[in-house]
Amino acid sequence: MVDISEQAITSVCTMQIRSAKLARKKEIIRSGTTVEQMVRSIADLIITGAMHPGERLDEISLANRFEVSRTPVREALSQLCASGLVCRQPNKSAIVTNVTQKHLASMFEAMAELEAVCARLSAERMTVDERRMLDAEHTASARLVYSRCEDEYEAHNIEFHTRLYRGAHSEHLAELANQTRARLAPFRRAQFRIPGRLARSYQEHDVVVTAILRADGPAASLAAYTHVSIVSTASTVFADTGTD
Amino acid sequence: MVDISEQAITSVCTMQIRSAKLARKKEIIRSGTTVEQMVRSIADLIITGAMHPGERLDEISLANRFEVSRTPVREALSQLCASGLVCRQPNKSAIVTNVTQKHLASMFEAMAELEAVCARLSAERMTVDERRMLDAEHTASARLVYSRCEDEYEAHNIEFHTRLYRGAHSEHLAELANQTRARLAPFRRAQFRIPGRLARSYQEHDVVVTAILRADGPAASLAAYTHVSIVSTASTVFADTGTD
DNA sequence: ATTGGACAAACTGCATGCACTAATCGACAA
DNA sequence: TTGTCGATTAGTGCATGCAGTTTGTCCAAT
Repeated sequence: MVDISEQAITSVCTMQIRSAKLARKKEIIRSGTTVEQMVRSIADLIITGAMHPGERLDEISLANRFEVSRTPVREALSQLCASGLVCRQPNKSAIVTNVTQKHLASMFEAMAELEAVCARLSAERMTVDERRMLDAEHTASARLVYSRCEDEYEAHNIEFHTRLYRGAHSEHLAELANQTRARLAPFRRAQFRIPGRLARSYQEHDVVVTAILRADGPAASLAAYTHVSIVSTASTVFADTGTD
Repeated sequence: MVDISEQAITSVCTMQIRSAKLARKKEIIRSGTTVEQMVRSIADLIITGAMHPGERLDEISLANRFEVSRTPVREALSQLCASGLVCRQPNKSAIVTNVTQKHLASMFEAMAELEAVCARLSAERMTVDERRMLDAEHTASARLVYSRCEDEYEAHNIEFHTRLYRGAHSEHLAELANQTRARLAPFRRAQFRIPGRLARSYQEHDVVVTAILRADGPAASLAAYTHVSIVSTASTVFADTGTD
């Protein structure tokens, strides 16, 4: 089963890259895109579970699969290594990083702490405009809950959290939060498919927003921490059944 | 003036790489070291101020300077980009990242928040052994203060903070802390040369340790936050005069 | 049967070359 | 004089080739 899906996904990715190459070869190459696409494709292979932790990512095979040379493959692997999805050792093949349940838990914990800090600082520091925008976005997303638009809500969700990070007015903190968030993405992907999760997510957001609008730092902090913790348990359930 | 120092440093780095290459060419190549050395060398160029923010890092010049081909240079730049020291855009030269005073402040703030979280969790979670080791190390470092051993104390200081990160028993949190710490290293380098800083650092550590041994999370958190904040102001003073 | 070593195949690390992009400079026109 | 439009040069992105290393396999010796 794994092999089949792997091949299927591989061919899909190859097609994407290939068509992109053909289409843009004489148009808007805007190069660098090749590597970027490869990063996404390989990341998807890992995220979707087509490649298992510990599996070798040898450069030649990947180069053949994606119909590019080894150079961009190497660069892509470098970036994936930096982002933590794969591991590299000198003179050895890159391998898909093992994410133990324990490590996953620690990532969610770090995420919760980061969001808590961001929420607190947001409550203290957001400008009037930022508060208004946060509130507006949040209110606007209510209808997505009732119409069960998981994908749209997901987009809104990202926007919401990004506003939280920016609102702390601490560039580096936002960077750490975004980075951790990206690294958790694979394990959080399907959380909104849990029945009722959408509505509860909205309610949790509501508590955070209310606290921030009141400039109540501690309350915002606690609400954000709780929110992420719930996402954590909701997601690890999926991680268990989905990837293992 | 810039050009002179740049050339001087360049030749030094080139020599390092060159001699390394010659020495290891037939011995213990342990490859991957080439790129790693380049990363350090270029990072040093940036950290020491030999290259100014916004300055171009063109691959060919670097390849010539270090007497290697462009391939490892590109990989080194990739890694430096991932670590945040340089920025890259498609089809443009990599440039030294601008670290504004504001961004620097945000990094220190993030560091303070991270350490605060780690200290709190350490107070709550450290095993008996970890507490004992932390205390022992801290107590042992007292004599370094009186004998004014800045370098040794610096080494101890790193060990102390690393124990704090590990003590939180959250792998990813420790990773974030270490990463941020590494990124701040250039700006914190000379803090212990401020008269009396050593003794005060020890006292601040003492407050943290005491709180952790008492399993008093909030106190540990506050103490760690305060400690980093003080380091921040002590260091930015140097950043102002040293790098600008 | 098991273990040790040697050989072979596969793969990584780096160098070099080519195609395409971007930027700078000069020329021409307004 | 200035603004705009080519052309040339410098530099990036990717492909390919070679050297060195690792790993897997096979044979021999214990």
